[in-house]
Amino acid sequence: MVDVSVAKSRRLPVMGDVARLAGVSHMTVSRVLNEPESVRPETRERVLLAIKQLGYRRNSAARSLVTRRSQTLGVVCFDTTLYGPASMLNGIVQATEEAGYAVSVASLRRPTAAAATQAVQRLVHQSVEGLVLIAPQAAEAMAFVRALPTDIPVIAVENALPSVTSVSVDQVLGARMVTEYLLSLGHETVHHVRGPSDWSEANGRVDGWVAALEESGRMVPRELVGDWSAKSGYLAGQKLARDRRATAVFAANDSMALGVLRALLDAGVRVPEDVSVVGFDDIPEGAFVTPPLTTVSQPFREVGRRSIEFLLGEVEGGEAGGVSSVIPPELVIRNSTSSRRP
Amino acid sequence: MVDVSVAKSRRLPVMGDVARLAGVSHMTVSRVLNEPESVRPETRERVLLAIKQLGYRRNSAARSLVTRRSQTLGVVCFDTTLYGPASMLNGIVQATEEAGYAVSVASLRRPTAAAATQAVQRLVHQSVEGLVLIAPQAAEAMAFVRALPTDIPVIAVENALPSVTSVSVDQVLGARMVTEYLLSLGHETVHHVRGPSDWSEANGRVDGWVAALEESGRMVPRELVGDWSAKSGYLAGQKLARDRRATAVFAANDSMALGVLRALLDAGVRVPEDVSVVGFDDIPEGAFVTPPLTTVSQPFREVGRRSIEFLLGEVEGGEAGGVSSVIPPELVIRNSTSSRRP
DNA sequence: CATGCGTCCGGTAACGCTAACATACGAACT
DNA sequence: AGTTCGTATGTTAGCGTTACCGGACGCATG
Repeated sequence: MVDVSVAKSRRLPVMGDVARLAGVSHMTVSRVLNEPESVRPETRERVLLAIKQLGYRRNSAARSLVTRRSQTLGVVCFDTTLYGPASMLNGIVQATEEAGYAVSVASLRRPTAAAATQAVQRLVHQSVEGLVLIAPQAAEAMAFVRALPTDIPVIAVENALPSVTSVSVDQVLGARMVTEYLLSLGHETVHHVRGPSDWSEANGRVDGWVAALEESGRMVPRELVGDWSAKSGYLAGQKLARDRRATAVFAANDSMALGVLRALLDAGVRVPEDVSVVGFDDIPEGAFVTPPLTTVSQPFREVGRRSIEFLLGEVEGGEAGGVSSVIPPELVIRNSTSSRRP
Repeated sequence: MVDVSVAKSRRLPVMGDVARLAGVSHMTVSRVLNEPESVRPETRERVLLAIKQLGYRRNSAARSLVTRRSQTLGVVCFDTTLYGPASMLNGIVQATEEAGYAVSVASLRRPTAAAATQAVQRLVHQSVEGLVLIAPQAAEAMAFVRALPTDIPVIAVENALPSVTSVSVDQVLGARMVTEYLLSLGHETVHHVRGPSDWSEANGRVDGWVAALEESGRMVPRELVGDWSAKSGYLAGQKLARDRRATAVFAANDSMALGVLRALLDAGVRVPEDVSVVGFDDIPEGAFVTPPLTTVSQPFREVGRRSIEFLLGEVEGGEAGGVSSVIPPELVIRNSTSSRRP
């Protein structure tokens, strides 16, 4: 007689146990799991029932050992408490799950080459099938490229690396839209508080701002440099408050814009009556500060979706990448901006 | 003669290849990797050299198949664009990496029982060795408990589940500190804009607030309900602005506090001169809004560190959990609060 | 009635690694 | 000198799954 008892043994059930209970071979169990249509409905039901009875679950290690696939993607990210990166990570994770892959995350404590290399190595060791880099710093980008394994597909988000497929929001366009909008309100020129020069997003926003000003033949003021933090924005705002000719300020992200706002208000400058201020990112709080912040909204979810689509294309199709995809952002006009009064 | 050539074959090198090149058996290679001190230094060097030459990497699937360990922890989280959860996730990921484990993330799109169950299943399928639940909603908590596999250790962050080890910030204490501080400034009582009732953090903050008021024998005003968003804070703020007796407001997070702030200012109420406002979380922007926000700072990194410590204790030691650890937060006083003027 | 073919299922051999036991060898003991 | 022991390495047998091939059976065809 076949032993059908749900053994008290601590051992987890394996395919063989299911097979015995269902009165088939373990191969049939495997087939039920992998290509159900290839087994007779009646048999299939018996197997499915046995699986349920035993609480059987396929051993993923054994499976990936023989298939040579881990069904896992790796994500490398830096500071995920910033709104932008957090949203991006979220978008990536959700898109990956939808595609039926697991996602393994490696977080960099500090943006150094050593940390980046180590993170990539760690993920490769976990035999991820593809790598997503949420790496906005150009310096890091270089480090990544050096550490990159040539044999697994990589996609860069928000940072175009040489010869790496990338998906990003059009920072240049976003900055143009802001600048052109401010000019259209009658401002002579637009001042800019930029992000750190090793972040490609910061550079893209500078480029768009400069381009828009030059195309309109405006003076390009000296840019102020921040580090994305509200504090650095505050410092920049203090300088701007002293400059009577600064009537429009474009800060490279919302946090800095809030800092600028506060510095101006502290200095007795009214926003938007005296000076218009625009941010970038569209953080949720932006609509509820005083005054509500005009900003640029980025389609993070779409970026995540498209990244994973491309990456899995390479993983599954084997086609080499190199394509870059750029998604347009959207200008969100609120009350921190107004027409220049003569 | 032994074949030592770095074969052109697409096949990745395996232990046997390294062994052949180093002139040892594959077991010696395994030992060099797992217990280096047990092999003679001279032999070890030869093996290490061969590994480097071939670019060999151990196959993690094969390894975990035989060791029955995946060296992976699973994290279930909900909305990681909120500052609190994002910080928590970050703390968890970093602590996990430091412990030499990989971290697999499952994100819930919506906080439903079905989504929660599915996420846990997915992670269990990936054979994670332990589970971290960043699940602040009580409703979800219940769903989790039902879906929980009994055979792998689980730790809950920021939410005490029955019979599950948990680590959290002392929300009750934080709320007490805020309330007592406001009372000490001379306010008759403190109004509260609470978070959603299915979030345990929201309830903890309500409890602390009520306790502090009752101990001082103060009237407990009817609480207003928000959903963590600045918008809901704004709505609450509009109501509070109409209530002349409301001189101190404690919002359950910073985003709502910003909303309250803005509603009050829009209604011509001065902060902090007429009304004091306090938030919770200490978002980075809090120091740079107008006026800078008094709030409560939570030690997210410490929570992450301690969670992983506990979880790995269970994973590796096999000891059952059930212990709960509570970490005190810190009151950060800025300028959105001032003494009640008679 | 033999043959061919399609459908369904089983047997066996990997996949790359580690656990457990086996062996060789020199040093240290009686 | 023979025995014992410890150290360094090798041999073998799985871990649980899927790939691959082959066999049994039913049905249609010559």
